[in-house]
Amino acid sequence: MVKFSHPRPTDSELEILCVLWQRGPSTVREVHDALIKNKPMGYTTVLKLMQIMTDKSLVRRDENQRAHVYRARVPQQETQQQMVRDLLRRAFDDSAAQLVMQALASKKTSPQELADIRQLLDAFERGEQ
Amino acid sequence: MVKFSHPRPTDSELEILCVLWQRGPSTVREVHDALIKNKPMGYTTVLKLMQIMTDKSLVRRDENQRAHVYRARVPQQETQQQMVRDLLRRAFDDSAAQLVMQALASKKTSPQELADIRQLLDAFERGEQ
DNA sequence: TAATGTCAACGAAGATCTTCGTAGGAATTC
DNA sequence: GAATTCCTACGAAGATCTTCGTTGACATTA
Repeated sequence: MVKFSHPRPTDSELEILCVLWQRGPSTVREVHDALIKNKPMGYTTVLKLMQIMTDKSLVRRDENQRAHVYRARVPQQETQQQMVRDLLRRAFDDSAAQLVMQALASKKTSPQELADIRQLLDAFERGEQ
Repeated sequence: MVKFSHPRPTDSELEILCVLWQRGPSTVREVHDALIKNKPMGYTTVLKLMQIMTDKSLVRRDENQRAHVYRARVPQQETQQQMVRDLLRRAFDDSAAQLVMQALASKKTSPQELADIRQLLDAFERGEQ
């Protein structure tokens, strides 16, 4: 079964997508190797998840090699945007300012990062939307 | 069973918390009335969820009245911060700047809101750094 | 070529989340 | 006071998510 709209990825799916975004097209083995650096999980667990993600069209599978090669089918930015939009709607009543405030408060934000954000605002106000 | 650390609230739990934050202490009936304005759901569904949330210590229940009165046990800001922190870690490699960028890009942000965010940055750089 | 290792497929179990029906008790209404 | 309404408690079903064992095919190695 194939879905055409993407609900937000689950925690596990997102972890796998992150690996694919970072590494580029990868086999299950490679994704598994990357994931177990953070937390232990079985090979077939990752395999099964990636098979499910194929059904959901979150990834695309190239079956030309014996070890199938998977690649993310949704760009990282698009997924990030979707997740932020979702969080804005569900928890912040769509107030970006509120979200930014909590983002700044939620962790030590470096001066460098603050400067980056300022630049973003500048660019955004100039109309680069 | 009572948990002492709060994993992020589920979608349904968050909807209920939002009502409690907005209305203050409320009965199941009141929460249900508020929720069905957005989507249809049975009364006992809300009741059950709020009972579970009591077990999880997400809400506190006052049983003095026949219709028990529930109140949020976690402040809104704290929950928002937790959710942002969670999103930062899971999807943004802890980069607040990246998150802000996607927040701005993910929806039409009003000039007013941009100004608000600027003020936040000012306050943040002056004060709590 | 026999043994070993690697792979995808599949099924199923367990966890969590969501939903609601039913039961039984208390309050209100007729 | 009988009928109705409103409440909580409880159980259970269905959906989704996570996890892993087993199987059989294919490849590599001894």
